[in-house]
Amino acid sequence: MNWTDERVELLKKLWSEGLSASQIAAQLGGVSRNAVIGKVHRLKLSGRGKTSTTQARSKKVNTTAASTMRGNVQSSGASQTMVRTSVTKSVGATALQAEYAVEAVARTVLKPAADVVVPISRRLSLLQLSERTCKWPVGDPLNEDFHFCGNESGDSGPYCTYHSKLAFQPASERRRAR
DNA sequence: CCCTGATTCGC
DNA sequence: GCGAATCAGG
Repeated sequence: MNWTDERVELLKKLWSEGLSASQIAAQLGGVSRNAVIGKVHRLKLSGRGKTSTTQARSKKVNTTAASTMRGNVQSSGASQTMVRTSVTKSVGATALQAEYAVEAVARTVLKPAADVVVPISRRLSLLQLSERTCKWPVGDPLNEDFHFCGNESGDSGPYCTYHSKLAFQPASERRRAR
């Protein structure tokens, strides 16, 4: 793969948004994180701008959680709604964590399944999966937003504890998994 | 062990 | 210019 204008543009964009080199490499495909880092340096983009107080952003969510939710309802029998913060993607190494911050809002429509813990997906791309990351697919493979759960899977299998349960459940009993 | 970016240096 | 190998660090 060579650095076409298009790929360079995407690189610049993602880098400025705070994604790590490995994640950008996964997005671009065909290149290693080292290649990305090398390119970033050659382009002299190393210093990602910001001096922002990145961290503080992910915590002001719960207040308006209900209104900003865009997450998804899920989990068998459970009646929880996951709210993914729509934190503005931006600068800083911690932006990603903020982006993935999740807020659980308790709701009771049906009987809550006390033992069901809704996982916080790390939303890894295919190339980011490793031996111990949950490989539960989320979304449409043909869609840009397609990703994998990515949570800790342990040595026991390909899925995290939560998705392991779903994986071995009759499809008819599954609800939306993410 | 997982991950991060930075640097070096042969190609 | 490119990126694998390596380094230093969390």
